Amino acid sequence: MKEYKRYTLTAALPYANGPIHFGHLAGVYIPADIFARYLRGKSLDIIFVCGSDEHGVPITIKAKNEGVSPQDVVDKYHSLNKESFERLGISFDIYSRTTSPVHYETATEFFKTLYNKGEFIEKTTEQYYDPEAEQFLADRYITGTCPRCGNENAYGDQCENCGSSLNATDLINPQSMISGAVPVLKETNHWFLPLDKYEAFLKKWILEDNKHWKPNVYGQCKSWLDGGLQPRAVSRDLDWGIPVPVKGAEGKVLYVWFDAPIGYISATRELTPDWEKYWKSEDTRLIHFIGKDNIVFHCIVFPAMLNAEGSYILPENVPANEFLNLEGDKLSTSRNWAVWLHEYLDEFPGKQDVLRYVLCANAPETKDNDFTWKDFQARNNNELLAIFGNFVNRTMVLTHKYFGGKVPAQAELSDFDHEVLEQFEKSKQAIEKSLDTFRFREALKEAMDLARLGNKYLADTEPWKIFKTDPERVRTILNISLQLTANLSILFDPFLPDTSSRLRKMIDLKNFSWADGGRKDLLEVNHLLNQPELLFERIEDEVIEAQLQKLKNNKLDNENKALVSEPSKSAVSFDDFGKMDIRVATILSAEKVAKTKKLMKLLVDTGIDKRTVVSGIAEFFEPENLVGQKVCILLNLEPREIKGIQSQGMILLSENADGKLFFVEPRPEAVNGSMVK
RNA sequence: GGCGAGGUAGCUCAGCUGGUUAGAGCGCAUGAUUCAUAAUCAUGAGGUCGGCGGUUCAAGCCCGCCUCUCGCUACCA
Repeated sequence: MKEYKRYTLTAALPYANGPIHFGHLAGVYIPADIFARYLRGKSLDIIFVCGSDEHGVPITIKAKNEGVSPQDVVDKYHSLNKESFERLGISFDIYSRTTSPVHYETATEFFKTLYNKGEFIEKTTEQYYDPEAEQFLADRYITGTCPRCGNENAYGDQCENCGSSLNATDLINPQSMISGAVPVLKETNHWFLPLDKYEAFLKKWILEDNKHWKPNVYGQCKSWLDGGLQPRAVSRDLDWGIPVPVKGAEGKVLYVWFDAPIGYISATRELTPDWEKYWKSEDTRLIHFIGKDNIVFHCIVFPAMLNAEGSYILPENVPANEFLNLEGDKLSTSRNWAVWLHEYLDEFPGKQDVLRYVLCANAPETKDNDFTWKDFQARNNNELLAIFGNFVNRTMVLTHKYFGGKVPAQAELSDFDHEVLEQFEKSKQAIEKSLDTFRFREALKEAMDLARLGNKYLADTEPWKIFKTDPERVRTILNISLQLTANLSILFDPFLPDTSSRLRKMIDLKNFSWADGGRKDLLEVNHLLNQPELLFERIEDEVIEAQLQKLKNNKLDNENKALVSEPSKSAVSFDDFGKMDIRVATILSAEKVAKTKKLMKLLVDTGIDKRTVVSGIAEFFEPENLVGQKVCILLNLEPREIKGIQSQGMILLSENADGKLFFVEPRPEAVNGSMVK
């Protein structure tokens, strides 16, 4: 590999509309921090930057819902998350935020550079505008009736009832959420980054020059590149964000995806006046730690921006992780199905390293993984405590018991002694090899295996049995056990910084660095050890039960919420109702529409004719079970072509909270063609 | 449906460019041990490597088809 003089590590900027949960940690912050600590331990020139991502529409909506200002929202979560990271021992050199003045300056300059180079294209489009509030409306700020399912409380970007994604202009009876006014379409112009223009460059850079990226990252990029890239708007009509620094762009701000990654650069500027060498020097290795949801931004969009700007380096690697599930279910902030970091830190004081250990050992490096509290307990009790903590304690207790806490001298060494001593360096190298390739789970296991060897060493040499007959031998054994202990305090340091530091205090080891790992003489003869204390404590079943109960309660709350029915729609006249021609009909034949997941092509006998209807029911019904099914059909709905098939009418179905569909089924005696009224 | 990633012991995962009886940790069983937070150490049971077919002297690994999970995407009158 190329020789690098310095490292710039970034961890995804957490969005400041909520707290950090375990998924963020396992996927991004714990691996990033381990890597940062490891490199620092090697005395390399590194910076590790992060910060809060504080712009964008979701924050303005949250603020509105809570009756506070967007600044209040981001202030709250910025300080909560900053503090949580610190308590967990995430060693950012700086944790900044995208509302900082430096960031405004950086992002503005960045935009201006691209603007002046003519890298943007300008387009005029029609968007909804609230005449009362005198502002353009983000899609999320518009409600109306969903054209698909008739839900009256659909948002401009998505209907939460039927799950379909919408354009605000699709909504029937649109309404501004700000003033309640009926929005009007108004022309507005925006700047776009023509990603398609950088396609050739990106293809070469990723597909040819970066074959070493992780398969999930590489594959995802390939998929996007093969699909073709589209110009992406870099500005929005919004009052929360960084103003577009162009004349005549009043009321427009930089789109959050554009300003957020620049936050890495701003954070670096804030950190050091020497920031440029970390971003513009070819001998700097830039690494982005992110989750898989962020791959496209960090591998395609941001590099395109950096490339267009011209003076920046590109990431050398983007070791994105997959997702962490919780007790078998996907994490969900809105459903409150998550374990929140700040709550964990409060409920498990002093156990930040346990969390670091468990989430690293079970990190979703190659595929989605599951976090369970039972596994958390098992890893604490059977690995941290039983293997690591126990070995250290045995060694310490024996040394105090036999030699008053002073490091005894080695005498003649057996083959096994040599073997154990040699293993120090081997373990260190194995850990390095794994960390260098972002295999954090494997690296951690290597470290734990050294503690394992320690236990085996004691079990095989049995110093407690031979102390009376052969104290010389016991001196050797404990000296080696102590050297091993000292190595553990160094090799575990990137993973478990708090534990390692407590361990070093216990054995009074100072002035160490990663380079000292592997040494066989870390503790001098007669060096006085402090009193042993336990590194880990057992986690009892009750504690785990309590956590599971807490999750169960969350789930129950959610289910109760889901049972709430939609409020009734506004009144319609009898005439309006009478316009609808709903009839009894029978399905004559059914087949799945090729190349779709949900669509079923139905031939129905309506009593007056036989017609074709396309319906989105294929996920719930088998074609053979549909023949003979009596249904209600809306006959006079305007025909529409779907996947090349003319659909003439709509079958009426009811939908449960979980999305399951049921036919509105007439009695068997009802004949085809009879009116439903 | 398209694209991407995955499907290996009860659980969580390794298996690099195809090469002898497929590995680890946890869990389980048996034995040893008592310095240690009922911790440790040894041994063992347990796998048609998602399914079928193909290439090859040889396939968990390569190719084709199918199937399941996750993500992106299309479709929902």
